[in-house]
Amino acid sequence: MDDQTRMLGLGGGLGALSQADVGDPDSARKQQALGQPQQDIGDILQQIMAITDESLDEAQARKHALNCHRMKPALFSVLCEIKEKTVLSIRGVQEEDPPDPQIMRLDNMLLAEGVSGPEKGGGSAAAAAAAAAAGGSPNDGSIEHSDYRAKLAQIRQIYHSELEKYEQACSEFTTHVMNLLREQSRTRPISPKEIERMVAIIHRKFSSIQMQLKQSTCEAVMILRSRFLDARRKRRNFNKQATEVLNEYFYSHLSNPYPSEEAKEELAKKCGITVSQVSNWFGNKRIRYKKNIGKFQEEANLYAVKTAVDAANVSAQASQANSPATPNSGNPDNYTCQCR
DNA sequence: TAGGATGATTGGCG
DNA sequence: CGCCAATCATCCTA
Repeated sequence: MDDQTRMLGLGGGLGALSQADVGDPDSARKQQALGQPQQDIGDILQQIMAITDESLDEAQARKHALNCHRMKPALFSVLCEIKEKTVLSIRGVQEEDPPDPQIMRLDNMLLAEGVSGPEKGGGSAAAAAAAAAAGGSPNDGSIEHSDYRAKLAQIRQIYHSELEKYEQACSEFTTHVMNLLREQSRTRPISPKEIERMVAIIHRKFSSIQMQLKQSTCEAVMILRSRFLDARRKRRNFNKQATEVLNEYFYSHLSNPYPSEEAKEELAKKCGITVSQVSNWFGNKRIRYKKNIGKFQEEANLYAVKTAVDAANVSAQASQANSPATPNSGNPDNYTCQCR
């Protein structure tokens, strides 16, 4: 009860005000009623009810008068008593509920997709991973990647602006209600705890709206992602030069067609593809070669000649004066023996 | 347009 | 984690 009295600023002085100060047109009647508490309270209540029929100015004046009425503390304590009884029954019903698992899930999802949380240098991990795997030609991959990023950024922006709007509306509404309650606490008993509870109720309401926003944002990201992932499967054959480079390496290392990480990087650079694409290519090539060596015989011979000629050219350039190099001399992995 | 070629994905294994 | 094997999805050509 202490805080209520504090809130009211009732530090005395109510009794010091005369009816004349109040400027009440019914003062004469009330004057008669002084000393009769029951009638006084009835009077006050009547005046409270009458406030709704009055103009704003009149109502303000009446409110002030009521606040200063000498019977105010008595009425207030009665209200407090009534409230105490009713509030007790309410208490315990509204427990502090744990954080909503649904909203937590959505939060995690948005965070993982890079929609919420700190802006990562140009997009989500998902985008980066998808871009790395985005195959075909590197050009198309980058276009899809930037497309994805742009769309994700758009979603992100909308999400944040909407979230901001909600938060602003929530805080505005909360402040408004708090002010209203504080104002009302002058005439009826409202504890800070109750204000807190009211604020919590408002926040719960707003968080349910926020959940809807998060849900629809998640849906948007999922749709975008599925579209992007579908597009990822749209492959393009590597260009001729890239295939040639890969085949050259493959057939010149036929006894051990497993390029090291460095070799893969080198090949990727040469072909303008990613390292994982190089790995895919070698994986596919090894298995398909093994399955049907006969079918690849011609191709193998072709690249054998090619590498032999290249090697010959290199050695000829290196030492023109020396004896000419024999075919395949520069190639430690002579595939021809493998193919028979 | 059918069917082969080819790049990517997936699940299992060591 | 890298690789294999099977499979998918798309491209390409006759």
